[in-house]
Amino acid sequence: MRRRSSDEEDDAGIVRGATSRASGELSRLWRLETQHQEALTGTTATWGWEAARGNTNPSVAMDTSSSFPFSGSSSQPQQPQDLVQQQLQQVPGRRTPLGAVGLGGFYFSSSPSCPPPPNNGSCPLQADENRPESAGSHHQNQQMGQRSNQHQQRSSGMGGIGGGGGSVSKSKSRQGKMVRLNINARERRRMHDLNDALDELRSVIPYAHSPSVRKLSKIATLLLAKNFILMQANALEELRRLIAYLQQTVAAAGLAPAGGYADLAGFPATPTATKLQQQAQVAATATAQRSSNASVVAPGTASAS
DNA sequence: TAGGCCATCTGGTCCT
DNA sequence: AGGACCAGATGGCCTA
Repeated sequence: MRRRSSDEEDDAGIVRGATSRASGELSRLWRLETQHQEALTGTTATWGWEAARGNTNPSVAMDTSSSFPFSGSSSQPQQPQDLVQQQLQQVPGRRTPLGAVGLGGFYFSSSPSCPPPPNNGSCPLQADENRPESAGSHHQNQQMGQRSNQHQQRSSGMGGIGGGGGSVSKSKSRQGKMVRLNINARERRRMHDLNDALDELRSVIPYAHSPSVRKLSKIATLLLAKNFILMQANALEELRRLIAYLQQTVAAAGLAPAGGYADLAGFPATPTATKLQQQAQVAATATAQRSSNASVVAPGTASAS
């Protein structure tokens, strides 16, 4: 697992600065995208962000309520977020474990030979990160020196750690302090992993990956990713609908290939697409029946409508 | 200077 | 008991 160095922290600050400079550009890009969608669909887009939180910032969300040009059916696929919410509601307390979503080894994937804690004493990285007193994780300690000293001083002032007078209580408090530092290190590593995952998410979100463009904030990344997924789902549904429509049209025209569309057999079907495909088959059968009847009654007069 | 975003610390809760 | 997760608090950095 990659760790941020203090230099990277500085870079992050630079990026933050650059991103703010380009925030207007990003907003403009998304506004243009929305206008494009509205022009195509003739509908007024609503921002997912606005709908959910009442936020008026258009730069963080893509419109997923608007549909693609080919949207003849009013039937909407079940929204993925509904499924996610259902799943979350089914799991009380702790969030879904990473293993349940195929990320079981996420936290301990830095070295395949390193078993997960508490048996990872032989792994330098893990051991060092869980030992704040260790000099192994240099940049992290440097970071601790820069930022966390203030917090530690503050926390000791708040009475979170420390206190006591005798030698026993002194060693006890020292032990408690070490425990606290270990917890802090773990939490820090957890947040770094979370940020790494967010960076990876940013890298696959279609926004301008340019040094002059503002780095997406965490909330913007999540909202954009969610809307991007919804948009992809809508696009897929439209594509399936279009394929079904084309099949129906071609079949009705009697232009279907002899073997049918075998190459599309493996195409994953949604209920809507399946229904349309069935309709297309029925229509093709009816057309073929009509054609045969017509050929009996008046050969050469049957025309595909 | 206010506001946004972030990193970190911290205590609590839940799970294994 | 230990670890993961979470939310609140706090302060730093940056921009408008």
